Amino acid sequence: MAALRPTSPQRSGSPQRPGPPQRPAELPPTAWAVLGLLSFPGERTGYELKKWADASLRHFYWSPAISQIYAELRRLEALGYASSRRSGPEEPRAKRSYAITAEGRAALVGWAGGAEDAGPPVLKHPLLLRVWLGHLTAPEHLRALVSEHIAHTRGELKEVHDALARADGDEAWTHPQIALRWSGRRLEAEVDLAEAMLADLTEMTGPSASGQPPEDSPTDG
Amino acid sequence: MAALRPTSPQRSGSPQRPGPPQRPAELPPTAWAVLGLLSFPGERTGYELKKWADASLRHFYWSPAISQIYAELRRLEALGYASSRRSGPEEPRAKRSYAITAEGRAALVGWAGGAEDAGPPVLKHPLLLRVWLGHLTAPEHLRALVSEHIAHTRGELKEVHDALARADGDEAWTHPQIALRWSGRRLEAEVDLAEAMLADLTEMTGPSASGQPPEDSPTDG
DNA sequence: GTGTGCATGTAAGTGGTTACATGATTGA
DNA sequence: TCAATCATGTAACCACTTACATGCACAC
Repeated sequence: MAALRPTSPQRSGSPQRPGPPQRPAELPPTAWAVLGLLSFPGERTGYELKKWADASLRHFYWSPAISQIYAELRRLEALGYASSRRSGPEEPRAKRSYAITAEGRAALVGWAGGAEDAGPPVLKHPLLLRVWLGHLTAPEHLRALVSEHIAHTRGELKEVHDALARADGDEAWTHPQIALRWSGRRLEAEVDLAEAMLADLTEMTGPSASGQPPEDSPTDG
Repeated sequence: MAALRPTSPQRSGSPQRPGPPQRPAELPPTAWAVLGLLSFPGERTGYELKKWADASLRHFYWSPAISQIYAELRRLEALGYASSRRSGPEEPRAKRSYAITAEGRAALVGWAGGAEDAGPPVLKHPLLLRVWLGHLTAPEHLRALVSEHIAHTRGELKEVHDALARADGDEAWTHPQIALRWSGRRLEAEVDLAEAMLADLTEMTGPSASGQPPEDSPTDG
């Protein structure tokens, strides 16, 4: 439910040795995202990173497996892009906290400022696949699925609105806030889109069956 | 550029033996999507399937590698969900055409009518990740990336509009048409969303740098 | 004859998942 | 005392990709 900020303590990073000089490595997007999470001030554990990602990046980018986060953190540290610190005995719980290094920040800035646009958005919408294959489904069932989707999306929208209200006016976290606004508007659009599709469905396929593809003999396969 | 219909010949499927009785297998979504492609009348090759998917499913679901398509077709045939036919010598080019079987159709209908909603939509939007990480980028560069995205999306939108215009009034392919309409509206919303974000970016981060996260000492990592 | 499109595949790699295993701390 | 949360990882698996290899048909 936390939205913009991580809930971790605002400790300052550990001092670190420069690390071996490497040109900005080719990394999968997930690694950059994890490094991006670390680029905000403070150090944090893999577990915290996961929660934070689920509350923010999930709405427009990804929701990684926790095991994946740990794997990326290890890789980032091996590259010298992050440094880690074991909690001392003064802390109640044993854990490992990560912070970005100067090298990591430089590499990340290089990636973020890169000319290539990091690829087009990818959308995988199972509901639309079902609609596309609507001739296989009872029309009422299809409409019920769309309605469920609308209800679910409204729920997500409420979460984002709440997060936005909580974060309003926090000038320090401008960019996450802009991304969250986009997510809110996007979810509103998703609702509108589904409602328009529902209207199309009612209008074009009628209350009962219709819209079957032509000459699809039932014995043909 | 073909949109609703495949361009393949409308041949009727080959006769086939019932195949071993198996309960509807657990299949990855890609397999169902390929089987769904085959659920429209006519038989077609893997190559044709790939082109068709790129022209339709790509807008809301997926754009698979051609090698993946061939692999799924083999799996589907092994399951008895599809049957294939080698082209005879009368045809100019050697190829293998696939058709859905009765068993495959039954399994697909079971999947499509299933209670589970096949999972929530997944969105992976690299541009938003960049915006979220906007404190690492020069504001003008960020805005340029968003503008590029708008231009690119308008291009996609034109494709969909054209396809829609070509397909208008074709009552036989109602559901693919509804999905395509959704895609068109979605792309329009994507443009609106990006324009709103551009306004936010201009308003909240100013023409030059600002919106840095707090106390992020450059030596801290 | 040369390039483009049609057509089919194999091999290797990887990004990412689920399931599993472990244990400490916190709060009801 | 019992469940939930915090916290970290390993092992196995798999969906999917890229690169590669092959060859025919057709238009220029």
